[in-house]
Amino acid sequence: MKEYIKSSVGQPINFHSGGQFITTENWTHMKRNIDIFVVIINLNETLYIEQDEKRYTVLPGEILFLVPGQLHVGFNPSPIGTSYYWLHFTFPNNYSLLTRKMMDSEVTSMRSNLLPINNHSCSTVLLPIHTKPREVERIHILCKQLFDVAKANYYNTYNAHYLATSLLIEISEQTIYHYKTVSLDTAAERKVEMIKEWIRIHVFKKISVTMIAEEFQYNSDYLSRIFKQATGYNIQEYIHRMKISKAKELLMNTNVTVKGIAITLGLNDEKYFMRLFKKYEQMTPTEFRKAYFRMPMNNV
DNA sequence: CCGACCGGGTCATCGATAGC
DNA sequence: GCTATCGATGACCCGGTCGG
Repeated sequence: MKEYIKSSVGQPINFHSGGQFITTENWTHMKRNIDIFVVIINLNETLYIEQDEKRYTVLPGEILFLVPGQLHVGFNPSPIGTSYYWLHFTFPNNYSLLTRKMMDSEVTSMRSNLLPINNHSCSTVLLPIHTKPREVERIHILCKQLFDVAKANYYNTYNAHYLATSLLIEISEQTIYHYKTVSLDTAAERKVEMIKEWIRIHVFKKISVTMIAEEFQYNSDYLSRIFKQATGYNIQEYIHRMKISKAKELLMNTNVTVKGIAITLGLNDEKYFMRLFKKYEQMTPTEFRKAYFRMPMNNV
């Protein structure tokens, strides 16, 4: 049984159409076999859709992907007031369907990347065919933005393609995060994953271990220990590496001054930032910028 | 504006230890 | 096994100063 879709979004997906569907009478999904992907983000009432001989009961707040080339049919009527967001799209590259077991190994290989490796880039999205996202509000906001832009008649039509791509990435990230969290063995490991996520989100703020300990209701000393035990890295070092990794991105892609970057990263002393950068990169921020700035452009 | 060096207060980490 | 605390120690952090 295939439960996940895997593809690359190194290029944006092709957004065809989308909107909000609201029923005005009892409604059953039509029987059809179409050649593009459909995402259904359910808002109200329950949907009953069969795909590839599997019956999905989609509750409010849940998402269902319909895969091209498969027969879809409603197997039960939904009442008046049923409503959902829908999107039609195709991937620019090949996609594959994964079983749960294949998904396990995908996520495991991602987990082996404990640290934010320099310029590490991943363009893969992993999308569950049927899921209940953790933060459905974020997905709703992206949908609204997308539909707003789609009907705005921009000259540049890629805005909608990129926003739709962004939506898939959001769903993918929530999936991976959830997957990692539930598949971990001990409560401590789960906690550490949450802490790493927290650090990732707050990388542009001033972060201290004490702060994280308060956030997660732990003794700061104890927190350091479980983090070290789970990842092999000091939590402080992890925070620093996260920040340095962001700093390198900014040095390469922007003209923001070293001081400006330090402030952006929540380090209000650029001298300290410089020292930290040198410790991890064996060169000063300016040297790094001179060495790498414009390199991507010259390759075009 | 950038980078190097210094001084000292603060904080994170480690080993040992203890209660649950 | 999980969590917290204590004391020691070294790393971190921040301000100042100076030279290019």
